[in-house]
This record gives sequence, C-alpha cells and structure tokens, in this order.
Amino acid sequence: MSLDDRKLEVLRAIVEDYVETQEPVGSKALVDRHRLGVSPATVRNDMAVLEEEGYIRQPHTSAGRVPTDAGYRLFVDRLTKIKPLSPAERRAIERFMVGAVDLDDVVHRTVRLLAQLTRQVAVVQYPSLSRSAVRHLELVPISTTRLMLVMITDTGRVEQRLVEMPGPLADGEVWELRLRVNEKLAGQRLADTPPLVQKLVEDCAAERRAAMTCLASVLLETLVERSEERLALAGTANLTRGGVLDFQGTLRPVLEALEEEVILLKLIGDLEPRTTRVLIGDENQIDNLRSASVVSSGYGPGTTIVGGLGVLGPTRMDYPGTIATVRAVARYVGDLLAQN
Amino acid sequence: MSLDDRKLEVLRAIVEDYVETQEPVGSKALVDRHRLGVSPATVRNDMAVLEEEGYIRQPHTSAGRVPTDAGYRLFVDRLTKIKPLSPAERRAIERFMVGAVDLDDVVHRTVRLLAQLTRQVAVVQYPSLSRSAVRHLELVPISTTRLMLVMITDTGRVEQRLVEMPGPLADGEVWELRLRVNEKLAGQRLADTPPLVQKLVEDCAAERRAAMTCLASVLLETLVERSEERLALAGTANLTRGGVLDFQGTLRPVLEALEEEVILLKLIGDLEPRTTRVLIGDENQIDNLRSASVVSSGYGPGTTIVGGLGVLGPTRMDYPGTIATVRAVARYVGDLLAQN
DNA sequence: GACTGGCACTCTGTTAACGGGAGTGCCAGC
DNA sequence: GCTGGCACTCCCGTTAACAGAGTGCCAGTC
Repeated sequence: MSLDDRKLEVLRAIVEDYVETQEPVGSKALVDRHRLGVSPATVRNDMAVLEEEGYIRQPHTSAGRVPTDAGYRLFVDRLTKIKPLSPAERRAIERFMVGAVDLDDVVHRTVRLLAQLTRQVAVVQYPSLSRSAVRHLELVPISTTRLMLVMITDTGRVEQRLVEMPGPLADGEVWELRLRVNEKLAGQRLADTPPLVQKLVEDCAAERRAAMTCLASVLLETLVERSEERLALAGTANLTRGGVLDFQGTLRPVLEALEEEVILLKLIGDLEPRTTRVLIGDENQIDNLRSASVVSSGYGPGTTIVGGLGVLGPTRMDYPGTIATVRAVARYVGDLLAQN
Repeated sequence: MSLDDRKLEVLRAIVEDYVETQEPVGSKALVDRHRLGVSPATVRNDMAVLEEEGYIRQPHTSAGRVPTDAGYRLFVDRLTKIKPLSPAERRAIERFMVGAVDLDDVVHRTVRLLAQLTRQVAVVQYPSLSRSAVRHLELVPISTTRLMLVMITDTGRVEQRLVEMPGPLADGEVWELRLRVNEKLAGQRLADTPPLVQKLVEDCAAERRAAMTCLASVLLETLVERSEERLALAGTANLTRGGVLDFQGTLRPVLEALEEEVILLKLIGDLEPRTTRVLIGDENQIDNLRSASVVSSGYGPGTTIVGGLGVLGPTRMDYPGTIATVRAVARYVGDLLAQN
C-alpha cells in the first residue's frame, strides 16, 4: 500500500513535533498543532498504516508515536525542503571565519562554528594529503645524522617528520638532497608521488644513494601512511543537551567512538562533490553510534573535494536546519580555500 | 584538637573504601575491612571528630561518611605513600611509546597512554614555545606576495604561518630575508626574541624595510601570541565510568570546560620542576570543575620544564595510583625529549 | 580516661498499591 | 472515507509500608 499525501503529512508532523518536544506524539496533540483538517481518529488510522510500514513506532502500547530510522529517512528524502540560512546565521559564519590566519586556524574556527550553529558535535577533516599537491619540501639539519623533513602542500597543510640518516652528512649534501627532492616532487599530487620517489632513489649518485634511500622511505611513509588524515572535533558538550535520553541512557559508547579517528573518518569520508550526506541511525554501520545521525559534506575549492566535515547528533535532530548549515559552512570553507 | 594516629588511620580507611566502592562508608564496614583493632563505636567517635574538623561529612543523617575536599587533601599530603608502578605498567609505557616518530606522535601517544593507564581524562600540553629555542626559520614562497613562514624549534615543534607581503618579492629577496632572520634568531630562546626581531627591522636595508617589517610583525605574533600553546586531549569517555554520579548529575559542565584551552592550560600549567601537583575539587578555581581533581606534572629534558601534562577525574579518584602514573609518564616523556 | 555494647532513632531505597492521564484500537453511524 | 464514542492499556507520579544501614548517646568496664 502506498502512502497518500495526508499520511506523509502526518509523518512530517510527527517528526517535527517529536524533534521539538522529544516526546512521543499522539493523535490529539497532532491535530491541535497542525492544520491537518481531519479528526484525531482519522489520524490514528493513518498512524496505524505508517506503523505497519515501519516509519513510526510506539514505545509502548498506548503511548504516542515516535519516528523510526526509516521514518527519518523518508522525511529527509521526500519531505524536507532545504531551509535557507537565516541572515543571522550567514552573518555568524562571516564573523566567525574572518581573520583566519592559516589552515590550522581555519579548521579550528570551522569546527567550533559548526558546533555552535548546529548545537551538535562537529568534526572537520584537514585537507586530505592524498588530494593535495606538494608545494615545497624542506630539509633542516637537526644534528649531523638527523634531518627534519617539512612538507608544505598546496592546501596549506604542513607535515613534519624526523629522518634518521645512515651516516653524517656534509652541509652541501643536505642542500643537494633538498634540491633534488624538490625538483622531482614539487607541484606533484601526493597520490602520484610514490613512483617518483622510487625514481629519485634510482637516479641518485652512488655516494648519496644510502641517504636518499633513507629519506625516500620516510617520504613514502609520510605521504601515504601515517597521519595521512587529521581531524578536529568540537562541541562534545552538546551531547548532553536533551538529557542522556537521546543516546539510550549513556554517552559512553558515543564518546568512545568520537575518540577513534578511524571511525570519524568513516563518518565524514568518501563524500561526493556538492552534496550533503545524511546517515541516520544504523546506517552509519557503527555499533556505538546506533542512535546517532551524521550530516556531512565534502569541501574544497570549486567542485573538488579536499576533505570532509560534518556534525553528529541524536537521530532526533533538526535535519533541515542541520543540513542547511553543514552545506553552507562547507561551501564557505571551500571558497576560503579557493582564495589561497 | 589535633588528630591522633588512629583518627588519621580512620580517615585513610574511609578514603580508600569510598574511592573503591563509591558509597558512603559506615563504622561497621570500616572495622570489618580494616584491622583497626577497635570497635565500631570507637570508630564512630573518631568519625564525629573528623567530621567536626571538616575532613568528612555525611550525605544525610544516618548515612555513612564521605571524605570532603579537605579530607582528600589531608589524605594526599600526609597519608599517601607513593605507590611504585607495577612492572606491567612500566612495560605498558615502554610498549606504548616506543617507535614514536615525531613530536606530534609523541604527544598523541602520551595522552592516550595516560588516559588508558589512569582511566581518566588526560591532557598533554605541547612543549611551550616560550620555553623553546628557535632552531630554524624557513620562508617558502606561495605566490608573489605571499610567504609561508615555518619555524622549527628545538623541542620539535613546527609552527607555520602565512605572511602577506606588501608587494611582490624577487627570488633573491626571499633568500635574503631567510638568511637574515635565521642569522639573528636561530638558537635563541623564543622568550628572548622580541627585541631581536625589533633590531632586525632596524638593521634592515631601506629597500627591504617594508617586507621585513611585515615579516617581523607576523613573527612576533607567532612567537608570543596566538597558538603559543597547543594541547592534546584523550579519554573523555572515562568520565562516564562510575555513572554520572561523580559529577553531580551531569557531564555537561565538565565537557564544556574540557573544550576550553585556556581552562586546560590553567589546570596543567605553571608547574614546578620535578613535582606532581594535585588540585582537589574547588582548589582548581574553576566553577565547572567543582567536583573534579587534577593531577599534573611538568615534563622536559632533565630538570627543565617545557610543558605540562596531567589527568582529570572525579575528586573520588585513586590518588596514589594516579600520582605515580602521571609522574612516571612525565619522566618518561622528558627522557624521550632529552634524547633528541 | 579510653573503649565498648546496647539501644532508640533517623534516613534511604525498594516495593506495592493506586488513581489520573494520555493514548490507542475498534466499531457503529454519518 | 471520515468521525465520535467507548473500553482498554500502559505510564507515571504519589503514597505507604518496610527492611536495612548507620548514627548518637549512655551506661558500664578495663
């Protein structure tokens, strides 16, 4: 049986009321608050159907109805018009972000901004290295056998790494290495570098071969493996709004999940350009986050994506508002990055 | 009236039992669990005195006793023998920290280690810039009017900052600036740099004056103002152990406080060398953290301090164990830093 | 003088009973 | 297809009773 317009309207009303009041909503209250034009009894019939189809459920017999994950899904997919941001919100974004001095600063401001506007937990991924290009590599001698490798990318990220050399290096040698490495790698996308690094070693004069090999292995590690991704997090205190009710009694699993970078990356990673993704409840595939939803979006200059950002909150969240905010912030950050 | 040995023994027993069970402890239970050699009635008399002196209190008439902040204070100051770390813990530290590749890595590992060992929230401050010395400054051209300033310190920190130049720079000029800046500042403690930077501008040839002024102002900002301090945090999920009881009903104020860098810095800042500081309850002066205690310690190579680290938990915490762990980790990290 | 056993008292936390309230499902009628 | 009415269910807050734990005090003992 397909759902007619009124039933959808009833579902929307239930979601909206439940999000607002956090209490199961009954047929009477529904007709009082929304102009549905029918009686409670009729609404009850509709509710029975909606329940049968799995969009809403009753916490217990003779309680009001609560949306299920499927209900929210339907709501988000078919019943939501994107709420334009209020001028106040637009201004808040401007005011918050203006004057950011570097990437770190941008990321931190963004994550706080998101947390504040949505009143949820916010996550921002630093521009992904694999999607960046090398701008410059610097080698700084720390001792006779140690170098600090500093990599600057076109997205503004700066990664450093200590390199232990096989033997002492003369000043000129560091210089030479620095030159060669930059020659070969500067301007290249990080994803394309591994073969180039390989080549670098092969083309190297024999007397510097050992040092270069060493440097190359650290380069590869830095470029592709460890710390590929960095994250910023803010607004965990927002989890406590609305009591602990939202997360089936305890915040613990949620807080635990938030400490795992891998999990967070999974939540806000793999995004498509120019879309905002919504994962509702179970959809996020993470046990600890059964009763959480994630709204995320990729950001980057133009239509490319260099990283993801998003917010996490109870499934019972204001989807239209949150989606609008996340999208707006993602755009704003993208534009900011484009300017550099 | 001064407290005789047995009364102190009673206080110790109360603290230990309460920390373990999280329930008010009564006279009967006390004599059962500890060999005090006297009857419950006698213990009750002692308790009455301890209560009068403000070291313990009753949640309600006819409930057991609970230590007050003052009670914990006395316990920590006079009744605690530092518990040596178990071999298992020593091994855990080794295993956890071995293979750290750079400062970021060290800090992250440390904070997770601390959280795991103490089962509390852990905070680690990056080596403070003001206590570090400049090792090297690098200027990387980003566009004709933009430079990326990268500063590497002797504690391994790398700070970057974008510099907007007043006008286009020739290649040679960047080189020149880089040279001069390093000449003057490399090897200097950051705290001593402001007058040197000033000098740098004054000594500068007229045609480079504008550029140098610009660079200098960013340098000063980077060196002394913004982002002077960085922090890592872990283990917030541990706040939920022991129910929400520990923090008078809600985690919210605690989570809020943990998001404020300034607050955290206050908690683990200003430490004396080679000591472990304990702030109990109110002592931390922060409203949101009334019922939290902080155990912190400075770390650094040798007896110098370059940063602080510590853990935060309910006043009802295992002080001897926590103190021992924090101290051991601080030493370990200090030694690690000394090696570089 | 310090310690102890005994005893009356207080307070908590749990359980059970109860009634009001909210909400439902169903049915007969419009 | 919608509606009003009605019986039923379940929750939640209140109240009462009660067992348990712990106390303070007092009189007695070493």
